[in-house]
Amino acid sequence: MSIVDRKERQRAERYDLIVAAARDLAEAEGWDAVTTRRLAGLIDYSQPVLYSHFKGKADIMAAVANGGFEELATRLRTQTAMGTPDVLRNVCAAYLEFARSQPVTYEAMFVLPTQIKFASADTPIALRATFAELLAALGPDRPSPELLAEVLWSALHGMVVLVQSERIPARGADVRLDVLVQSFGRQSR
Amino acid sequence: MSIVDRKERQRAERYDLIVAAARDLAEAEGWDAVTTRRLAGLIDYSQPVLYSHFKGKADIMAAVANGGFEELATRLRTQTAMGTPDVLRNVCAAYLEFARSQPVTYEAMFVLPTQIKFASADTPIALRATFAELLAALGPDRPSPELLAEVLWSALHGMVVLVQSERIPARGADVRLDVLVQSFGRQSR
DNA sequence: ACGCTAATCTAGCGGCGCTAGATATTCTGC
DNA sequence: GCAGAATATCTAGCGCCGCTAGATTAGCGT
Repeated sequence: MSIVDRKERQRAERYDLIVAAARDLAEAEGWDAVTTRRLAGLIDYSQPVLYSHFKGKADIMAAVANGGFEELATRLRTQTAMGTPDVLRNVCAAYLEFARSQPVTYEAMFVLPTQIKFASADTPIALRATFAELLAALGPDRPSPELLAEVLWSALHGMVVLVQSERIPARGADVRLDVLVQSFGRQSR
Repeated sequence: MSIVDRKERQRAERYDLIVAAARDLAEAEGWDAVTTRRLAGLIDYSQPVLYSHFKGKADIMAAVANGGFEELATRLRTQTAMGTPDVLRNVCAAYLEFARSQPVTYEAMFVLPTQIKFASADTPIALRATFAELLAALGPDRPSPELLAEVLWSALHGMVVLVQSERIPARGADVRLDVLVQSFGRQSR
């Protein structure tokens, strides 16, 4: 079976190569610059090879997004695991930092049209985990915790995209984070 | 001068016709369906005519967005003008309702790449007005009011786009609004 | 009525996502 | 070792996109 194994391994490597090339090119020049022709050129294969791995360009972007879900969940978990009193602030900061450091991956995850199901039966585990971290960061004994987490997520997401699209100035991002955390923190101060 | 006048008037009418056709087609089938060829067909002119009015497709979308800024500002102003005690909630509700009723106009305004300057010297008046209404709805004597308004806007925007892209369920929108208003309202309750 | 300008159209460029059919490569059985 | 089958890959092309140059038409002033 070792020949078949090797083939499968090589295929998997090429799969990863494509996803990495797509992510890197997107981070460098934006998703519009990621065309199937350029991508094929980067991996030294012809266009149709891409379609033996992926259903289409959207599928490649979804693969990049999935990698992002993993990393984001990990980053957030690191913060909640620390268990410091200002978990909420740290988790929010980690979310914003992820978006800042990998804007186009973030875009693939949360902005561009996607067929990835959210809050559904076949939602990627990492994506569920991300939401769970937000939920946890808000602390126990909250009224309608899911909805609260959704609103928190909305605020974080809004800040990310409005700053990225230069509709809100980048300046003041840290103060906005303070404001947000104050608003969503327990009001028993 | 009346001949020139008539020509200018007809040109202006055709301009409006194009913008309306673009908006209607987008509302019906999404922005991807708005191609210069289809648009030209809808107004019974050939493609190049579009380019005598607009620099390109992005410019047409910007025109649709500008119309949206006017309407949104008007809608929000109506709420603040009423001066009821729960202005904040009403303004937020009006914002969400605008986005719900004209999703693709909203998309052109706040999601798609734009060359419209926000918070700049040549920001459209209606856009400034919109932000001013949010600011006013939060009430006086707030610490860092601009930043607070930016965070509120972020939360509203996040809710809009995450629901529209089906990343957050449409269900519970009203409760989320309650949560948001509670969080951003004066905590002197 | 006619020449000229301005308005409009026809036709086409390069690039896009994607795919059918041809070609090259690798494996299998003798 | 080698023919033929199966698989992997490529070449070439389809229909679409945004956009534009150059030909053509229409309508004005004289």
